[in-house]
Amino acid sequence: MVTIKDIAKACGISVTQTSRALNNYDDVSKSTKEKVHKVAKELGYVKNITAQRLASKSSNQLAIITQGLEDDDNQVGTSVVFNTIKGINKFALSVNYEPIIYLVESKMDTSFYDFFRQRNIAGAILQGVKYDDENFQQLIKSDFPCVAIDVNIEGKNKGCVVINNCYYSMIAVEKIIEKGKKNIAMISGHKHAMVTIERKIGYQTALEKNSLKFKEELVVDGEFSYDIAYKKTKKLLEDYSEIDGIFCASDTMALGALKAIQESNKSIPKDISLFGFDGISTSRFTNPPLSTIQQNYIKKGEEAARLLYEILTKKSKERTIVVPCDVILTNSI
Amino acid sequence: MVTIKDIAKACGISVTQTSRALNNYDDVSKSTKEKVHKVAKELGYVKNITAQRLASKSSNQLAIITQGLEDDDNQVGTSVVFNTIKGINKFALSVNYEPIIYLVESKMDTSFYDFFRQRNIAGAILQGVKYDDENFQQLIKSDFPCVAIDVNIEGKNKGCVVINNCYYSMIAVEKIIEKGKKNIAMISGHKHAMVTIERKIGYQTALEKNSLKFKEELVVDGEFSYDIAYKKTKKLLEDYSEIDGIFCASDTMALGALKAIQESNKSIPKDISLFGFDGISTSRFTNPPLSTIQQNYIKKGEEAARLLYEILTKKSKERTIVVPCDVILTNSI
DNA sequence: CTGAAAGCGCTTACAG
DNA sequence: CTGAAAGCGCTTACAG
Repeated sequence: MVTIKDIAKACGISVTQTSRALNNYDDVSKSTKEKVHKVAKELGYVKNITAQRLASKSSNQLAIITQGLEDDDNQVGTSVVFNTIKGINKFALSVNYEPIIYLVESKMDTSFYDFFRQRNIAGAILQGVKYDDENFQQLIKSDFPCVAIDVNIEGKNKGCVVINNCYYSMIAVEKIIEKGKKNIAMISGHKHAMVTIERKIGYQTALEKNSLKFKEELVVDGEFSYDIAYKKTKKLLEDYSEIDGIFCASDTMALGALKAIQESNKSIPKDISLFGFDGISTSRFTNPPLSTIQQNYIKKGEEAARLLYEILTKKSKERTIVVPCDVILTNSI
Repeated sequence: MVTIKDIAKACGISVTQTSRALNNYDDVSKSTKEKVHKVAKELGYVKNITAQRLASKSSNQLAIITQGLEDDDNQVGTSVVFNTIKGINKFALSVNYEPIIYLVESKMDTSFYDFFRQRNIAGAILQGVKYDDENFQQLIKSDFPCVAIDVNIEGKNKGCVVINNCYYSMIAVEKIIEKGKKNIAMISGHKHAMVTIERKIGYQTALEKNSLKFKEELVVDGEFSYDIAYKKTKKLLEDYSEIDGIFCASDTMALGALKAIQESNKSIPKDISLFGFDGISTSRFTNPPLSTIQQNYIKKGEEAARLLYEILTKKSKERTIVVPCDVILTNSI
């Protein structure tokens, strides 16, 4: 392995100057720099980043933690997490940060916090984490720089990127109401999820604004699962024949609802209007395509990375970024 | 930062023994080990993996290179690359290797080979790489341990994980023929892609086996793109009204073909049978759902990681692993 | 079972 | 603009 020492020897200069030249410091003469770069190339030098990291104690590494992958039974929602990652990746590379992606499927034996410190990771972006996870709690109680997606966190060096779930859910339900529907059910997600709570508030608000009665029994928990949403919708349609619209807290669940509706021999949108949330890629290819709230995942990823970068470089304090969504209307309502 | 030195001092022993105790070497007395672990915990010691890597010169890091992400215009195919990554991730973690995921969207300024050496990465798994990419060529000409997915590579420390494209394409086309169709077109992918060539051979073989004439004009290049496949199919249907079946070299393209067929007021499967390839998640939700060759991406990822691991640990020589697919038949044919 | 010492390949005050 | 030297936090022959 060719080291900086070999270059120094070949150039007849010190290791110190060699290091400075390779890193393009400006207190090195032009001639030295040129010589060093030339010799480095000739010798086939490849810098040892591990050594560099240890010596400089600096880190340009940024972790992406992705959890909750097992929730997506039909994997139709992978585009969601993947696009977020792509957005993070894009911004990180543009500022010369190295994104390290961790897909957490089962319990980790090391806590996030220790894991990051072991590797000298500068900051982390968290996606799909369960709010009450102790690992997550330890992290957000620390000073470790973190940006969370879709969950509000506060504290030193913390930031978040969210969407306005209440608002867009309200819009979605109002769009159904505009079609003349009066008995609108909701397939919601895990009870404890922040996102679920907010989307349910939007649903409720829309009903109230339009003088429609909110009925708790018309809201069922589909657990963000295709299969569960399918079963729950089927039951719902059997029990309450008056239902003429369904708002789902995710597209994945809307796909399950779609199947249930079709099997009940009801037609969309005549008998039942169906509205999803998220804008996963599959939603454009169903029959009919789904009306949905299209999230801009790449943008969310980019914003998360930008915010983390700003926190790390002290360009900005911790804050919350709200990314807008698009309302997609199809003949599913 | 608490270091090994602090622990040594607190325990009244040498740094050497402390290191050995922390790593559970067996030439350390039980009492020393216990003491060291206890003190480490008390002091809140977190090992510095960067230092460990530099000192030991060993690496348990395995790179996952994913290219070609920009090909998927509707992102319906993200489940493909993501599931492969999940499979790799799963196996790697099970043998205590750390998978480092690199999403390559644009040109990298460093070659793969140098990039890996800079970071002391043990081996790499390549997915979606273009065979004629010079970066890729440099890598496979080196001794660097690599496993490629969907492309055959040979050489020292090389391996690959593939599927039998010819065979399954032949099966697909024969299934269409069994339905009595006689004028079967093909939407193929990039001309130079290995996968395209093999799938086309399968198509051709099926025709010949069934005494149907192969017509070059019925094979068009959809470039693995939804939009292009849509346009090409539309044109194809206008130009050759006799077409009664279409085999697509990918599901993403089949989705485009589906749209074109529907817009031509032809019915599936009566007028035209449609068969895809890959088994992306969206294909189950179209109307009708797509007949397709379902790849097991998670399995491919796992096998790739296992093979790389075996090459790295000298448990196995370089070789090719063929992963089977499932034939999914729906009323699209 | 234990420890002193060299070393991994860099960076960075410090002094000139 | 340059260099000698200490140091980053570990590991590992080697000698006992």
